[in-house]
Amino acid sequence: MSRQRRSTIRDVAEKAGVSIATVSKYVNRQQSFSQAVEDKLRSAIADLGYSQNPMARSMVTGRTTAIGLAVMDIANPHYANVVKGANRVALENGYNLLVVDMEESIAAARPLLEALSPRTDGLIVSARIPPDVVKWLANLDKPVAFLGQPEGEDVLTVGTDSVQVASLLAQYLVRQGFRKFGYVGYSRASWNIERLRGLRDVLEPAGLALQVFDVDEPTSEAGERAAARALLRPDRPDVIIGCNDLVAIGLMSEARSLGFKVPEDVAFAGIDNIPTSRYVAPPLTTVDVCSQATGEVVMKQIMAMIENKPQPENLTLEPALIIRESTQRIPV
Amino acid sequence: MSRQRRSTIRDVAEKAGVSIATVSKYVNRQQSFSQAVEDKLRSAIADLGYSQNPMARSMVTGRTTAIGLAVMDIANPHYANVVKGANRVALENGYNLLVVDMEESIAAARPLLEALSPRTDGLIVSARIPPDVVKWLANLDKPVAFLGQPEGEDVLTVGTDSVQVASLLAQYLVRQGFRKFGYVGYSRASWNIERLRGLRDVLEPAGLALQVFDVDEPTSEAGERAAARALLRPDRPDVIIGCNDLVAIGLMSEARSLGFKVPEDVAFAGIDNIPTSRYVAPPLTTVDVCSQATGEVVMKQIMAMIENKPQPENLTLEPALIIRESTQRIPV
DNA sequence: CTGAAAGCGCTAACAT
DNA sequence: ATGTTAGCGCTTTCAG
Repeated sequence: MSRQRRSTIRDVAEKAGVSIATVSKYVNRQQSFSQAVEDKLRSAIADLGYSQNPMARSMVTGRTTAIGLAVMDIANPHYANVVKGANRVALENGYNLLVVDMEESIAAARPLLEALSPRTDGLIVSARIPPDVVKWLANLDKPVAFLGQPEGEDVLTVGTDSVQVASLLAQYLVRQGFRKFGYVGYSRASWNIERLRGLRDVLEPAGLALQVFDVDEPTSEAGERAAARALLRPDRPDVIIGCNDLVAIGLMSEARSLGFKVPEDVAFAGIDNIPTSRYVAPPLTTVDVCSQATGEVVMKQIMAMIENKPQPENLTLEPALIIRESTQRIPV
Repeated sequence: MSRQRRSTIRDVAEKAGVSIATVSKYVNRQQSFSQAVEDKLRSAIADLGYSQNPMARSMVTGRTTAIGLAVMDIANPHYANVVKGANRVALENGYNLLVVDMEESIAAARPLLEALSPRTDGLIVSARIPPDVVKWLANLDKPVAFLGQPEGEDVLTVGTDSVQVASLLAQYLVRQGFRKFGYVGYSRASWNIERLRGLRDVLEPAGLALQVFDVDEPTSEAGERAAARALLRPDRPDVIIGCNDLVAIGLMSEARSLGFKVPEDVAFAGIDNIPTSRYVAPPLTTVDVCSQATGEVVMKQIMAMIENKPQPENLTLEPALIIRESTQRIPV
């Protein structure tokens, strides 16, 4: 492996016999050139394999043409799809999307974002970070948007309304004839209270019971671990809602291992509509939270802010109920 | 939102009444200071909310303390887990991992990597990129490692041996008594021929048939679309291997929709051992390719190269057969 | 222990 | 159309 020094604008200028300013203008297509200069430049650049150093460029322009996206857990397909959406839009518009994974550790958020921020023109950040970091972000010298609503801060937010998402699901389940509800939440997430409220808004007026459980991480493994707690009890729920599909899938799987028939003995539903929710057994009823569209919309919003263009209106996306077999019980 | 200018080392120096060199040394903990200076510096930095601009720093040091990871498709849980592994190790060692998604588009690889490369001290790249880009990467002035073996280039590679992975699976399936094999490959991936060869190495000596099909993208949706082609034919295979779990899951799902009993009528197996392979119906037999460990190992390797430290030895990971119900047929 | 000054690779006035 | 020059924010000799 040849560890040759990367060639600079000065190398090109020298080889082509012009000034570095000319090279800069050529590389940035800022004007036209005499045929002679253009030819020399083209071949010098090709010979040297020169390409701009975006960092040096950024130092003077103050722009990076990169946008940062910090997610809680890239292994969660919901976030992976947000990334997909944001990435596509970014690339189409000449931006690079730089993704960092916060590993569900809110403690690590601050240093990660401090490192990411100066490398970007704008930031997209998962909502579940500490208030002081949110405040720091809000005072940053660049546009910031959040995926979900951070606690008690009035900041730019893109996504579905968590209350609405939960209500939508609860309404359907009530219609299906379920009477004893369980919710396995993730209390550390900012959206958890909202989802709970969405459920209660529907269940309390109807006089229906809601038992609440909690997992320590929003994963299928945690869902599996929580299943026994929710199921092996006299007042066992007849439907259990996972705070997201991952958790619901784990719950459902363990329920079957425990000998329960799904949905006959106990039904399950999730939230997110991750791709695999279709393929589990039985296919999981869930609410589509428009993961990819969220990424697209938040990216457009950030770009508009960077470029001082008129900004998109609708930052709240409409969730959609996805009915599958995991809740298809013949009503009693 | 206050769009105040980010404060610089000069602001801190002025406020603390010292030179910028002193601030720099303080921030980088390069020596000790008089109590007076230390106090002034601490409070000035706190007041101003100063933090270093890593780009400016990189300009002079030539180091970024960031490592780039370019994956084909972040929505593929295999890659998501590689990211997890790499990210954890990076963070533990004071590096930042910058992830970019190439969206399964090899055409976009070059510009993406050109933008990413100068922002990093080293690069980790999915193998499936064009030879000229591989060559360009190999001549870069920084360490590069590949996830898998790029076509015909002798470069640093981390991961499992695709031939071995496929052979391992085939051997087990032969032992299980399967006789007519199907493989649904993804011919655009560099590992496809190797996986095919691994299968043939086992099947041909045993005189067993292998029908080969192809998908145009390595996803569950593509697997679903391919299912009919592989199943609705007189010489239908009794076991079908998907080139990865995603494809296998799609195949299996569609097979069941088509009325086949799995594994009684036709069995399925995948490759990767993505988390959801456990939760589909029936649970999918697969080969663990150590996704997370791959990320960890490749990260350690890159760091060692950057820091000129002795490098890890084993860059080839040992795959493990994961036997689940999708192939558990009572042998004929 | 502290500071002055050079310069990383590049762009953006401002000349010519 | 092309060149000169002053920095962007920072680190790093080198002096003091």
